Amino acid sequence: MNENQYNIAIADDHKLILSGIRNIILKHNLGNIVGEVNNGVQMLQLLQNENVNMVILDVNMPEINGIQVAKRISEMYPNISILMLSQYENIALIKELKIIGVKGYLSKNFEIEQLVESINIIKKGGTNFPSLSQDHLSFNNDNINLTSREVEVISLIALGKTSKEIASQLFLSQYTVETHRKNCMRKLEVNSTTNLISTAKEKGFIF
Amino acid sequence: MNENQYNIAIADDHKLILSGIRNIILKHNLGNIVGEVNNGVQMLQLLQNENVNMVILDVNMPEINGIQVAKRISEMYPNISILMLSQYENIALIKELKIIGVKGYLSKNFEIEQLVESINIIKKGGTNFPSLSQDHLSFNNDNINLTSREVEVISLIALGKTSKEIASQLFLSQYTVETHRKNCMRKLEVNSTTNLISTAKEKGFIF
DNA sequence: TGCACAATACCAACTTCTTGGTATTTTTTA
DNA sequence: TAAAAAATACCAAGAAGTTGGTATTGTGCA
Repeated sequence: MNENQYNIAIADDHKLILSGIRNIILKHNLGNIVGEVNNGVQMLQLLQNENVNMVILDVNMPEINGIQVAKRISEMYPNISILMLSQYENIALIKELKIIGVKGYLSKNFEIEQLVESINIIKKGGTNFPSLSQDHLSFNNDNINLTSREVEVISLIALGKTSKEIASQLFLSQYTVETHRKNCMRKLEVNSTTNLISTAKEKGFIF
Repeated sequence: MNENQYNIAIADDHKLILSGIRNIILKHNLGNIVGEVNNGVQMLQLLQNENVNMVILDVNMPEINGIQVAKRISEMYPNISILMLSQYENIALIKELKIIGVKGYLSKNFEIEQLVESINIIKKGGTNFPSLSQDHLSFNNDNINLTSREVEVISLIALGKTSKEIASQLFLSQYTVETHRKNCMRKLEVNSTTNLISTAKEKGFIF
């Protein structure tokens, strides 16, 4: 495939970031910009009309969030490579993106060179998740392991639901939910709902 | 003052935005870039050594938040013009920034031309708060107004502190803290601490 | 100088969370 | 298959949050 025929579309709600990415792509001759949109819905519309090889997506966009958009794109256009950008370093998020089939993930305060490198690697058919390889030691080095049920419960707590509501939603006893909550708090070494949520987010267990 | 002697320093935790702003300033010949830093602390350090006419600051930075930095800069270097950038449109925030003496405020998905215009207006000694005039109807049109004490209390709640602890820290009665908390919850139309925090963050009252 | 708003403080009933237990069943894995 | 881990469930006491009140003092603005 010719370098000049590699078509890239970008979605980000910040115009400054859009233009920044555009400049980098053009300056380094990484491909053609066939579209710049401000949200995921616009990206899905754009893909109906344009022939696109790579989509660069911001995770934190209004309306539909970037994950949902990535999922839809991956299902509808399996040949399109997806590179995600995010405000945060988040292990749970990266895991989910990998399952969806996303090809790369960069935390938003990446170096310019890292974006260039990621695009090049993905163009060659590879994947690039630089934050995982170097940061997993400094980041989540404590050996904390939450079970999937526990993560499910915390996620609902973070939405403001009470134990009773969660129990009802998951068809569990309220006691069970409280046990999960208690175990999470012990594992994360916190003693309030507020700190449970903030720490779980910090450590990347929930979004 | 000569155009080429107007010195600008930029603080933003996203390198892409830093380079975007730099490109715009250079392309439109708006001034010299005398510093690019990633957070407020670095900006305060930079100002000790550099002669700066304008500071462009992101409100949402780690460590110290942008407002505190703006306050410090305004107090220590009253001749430096401050232009704030923010992720959100927030009337309460803009009010506070105006009191501090900030010269301009742009929501982060501004048009490139708007940044150029803002910088030019501020260079001429004016102020520029474009989001107030046009957007106050479409965006945060709920007329929510939290007092500074209320914001102070919510911020401590968000750190996981209990009402009792907050009362002790602020030398207040626990009852007073609970009144503030209650009033905040009424204003933001929520009914749990969790939702109080998430909504307050969403609306830009706390970070 | 008023008036509105902010800040302070108190009470009481009720709900939810927190903590420290125990215990059984199901699922995973060595 | 046996052991370990996960998921489920229950009890009770105490702490904290929630809700709906009332009321006084301070403060900035017209």
